[in-house]
Amino acid sequence: MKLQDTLTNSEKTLDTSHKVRIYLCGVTVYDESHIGHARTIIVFDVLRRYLENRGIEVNFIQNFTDIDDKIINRAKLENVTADEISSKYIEHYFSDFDGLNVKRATDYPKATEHIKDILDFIQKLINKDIAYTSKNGVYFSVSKFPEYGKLSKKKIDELQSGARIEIDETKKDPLDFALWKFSDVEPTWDSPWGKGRPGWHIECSAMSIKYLGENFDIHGGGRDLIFPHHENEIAQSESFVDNQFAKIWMHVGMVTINGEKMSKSLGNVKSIKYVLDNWGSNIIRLFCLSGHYSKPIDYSEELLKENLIKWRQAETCYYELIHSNNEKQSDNVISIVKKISNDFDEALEGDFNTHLALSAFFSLVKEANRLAADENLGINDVKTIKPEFERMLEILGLSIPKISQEQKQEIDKMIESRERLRNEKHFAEADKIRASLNEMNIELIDHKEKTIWMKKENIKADIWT
RNA sequence: GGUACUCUGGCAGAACGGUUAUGCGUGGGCCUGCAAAGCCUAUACAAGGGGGUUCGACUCCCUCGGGUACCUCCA
Repeated sequence: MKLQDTLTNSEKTLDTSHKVRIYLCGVTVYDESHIGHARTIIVFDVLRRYLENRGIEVNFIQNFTDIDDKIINRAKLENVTADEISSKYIEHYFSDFDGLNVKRATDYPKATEHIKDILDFIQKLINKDIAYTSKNGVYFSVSKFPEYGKLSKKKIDELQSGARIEIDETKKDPLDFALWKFSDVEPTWDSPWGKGRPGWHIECSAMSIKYLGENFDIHGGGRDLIFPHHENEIAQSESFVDNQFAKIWMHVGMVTINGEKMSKSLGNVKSIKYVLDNWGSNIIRLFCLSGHYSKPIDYSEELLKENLIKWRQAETCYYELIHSNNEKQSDNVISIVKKISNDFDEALEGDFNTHLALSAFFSLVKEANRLAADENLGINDVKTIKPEFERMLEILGLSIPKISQEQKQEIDKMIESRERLRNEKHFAEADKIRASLNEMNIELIDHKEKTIWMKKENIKADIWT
């Protein structure tokens, strides 16, 4: 598989001959997660699902940054402890992302549970004379890492002249960043240099190397993390291990809202809770995968609506597949499905082009629906199409809502009565039954020889769009 | 101001130095008791502006312009 690497600005081949090790920078847990977080995490979720589907083992680590100024400030504001804030938002994180059908990572290490590793990490940097202690904390000396700026393509002297850097006289160089911050404000931990807490970037370096070892396969996150977060991680980590930190740097583009930046000051932040509530996980996932991961995507109701229409087609396809009962068989279904399946895989192999993979998925949907429309979808074709359809659903993380056996029987009974009434030309009565099924979100599809039903996913936004 | 990314038809979005992308939308049709769903079919002077390289550029180069992100809060 080829992936765009931010560091070398070129496509790199992912080595899948062994277990693939991925580290994804997760969230700082001080507030609700939003659609931007969702996109990044869904992209990595699908990457992981795809690799696993190919039989490749994946060690997928995603951290929680649970100690940070923002958490402390929030705690102060709400008059609770930092731990209460982070625990609360970790809980919300899981409810949001379970709702989005994101598979749980192999592990979710937390900064506060790895203080020892962080301290060891810092000590080694001090020993190597790459970090130093000053009045306010322990700092990484950027001048000791000549390659600083290589990820973000920034020049050190240009950064130094940047007007927005606040001059801190206690640092040797304005670019030096904190590994450890001295503080008396709880929570704090003891360290050989003084009581305090870790700086922002150090936890990812310490935890990724601890869980994945040196030179792991993919390090990812949102584009906005390239600088300073990932730049600093590289500086720390490569000073620490004297080896390449990560093989491929994979960055996911931002989500804009109607062309504007999503920000609290603009009041246009779309929380996962909100989008999930209105659109459901399938539509959100389709939306998040509708563009190439490295490019920005724009959130708009119009685009979500487009994905809703597509999702309805996929639902129809599913119910056509499970209700097929005729013996007909079309000649070239096997070769068509094989080609579509290939297209799907090739799209993902080639820089993880989820948009192209989606078009392959929808051409499979179309193929099945076309056969069904012509009354030609036989059970032998279903044997070919359904496993592939389900494989794609699994990789994309899409799911058809389940329906109980009792409900199925009830529906079948209602359809039977309606059939009887239709045969007797009591259409008004028959239509009443159809209407009451519609109210249960059951859609009837009248084929020539039989009537089948589908359970439409209940999507709030469907009504107001 | 600097750096990176980006600019394709009403919208979304690919590939490719020379061939219809595709999807949504829109028009028409099929199916139906009527619908719905689905299917079929038609539909686009498309390439941000201007130069250049080339037999030929959406694709390569230059330039101008727009957008987004980052420049120690950020997925």
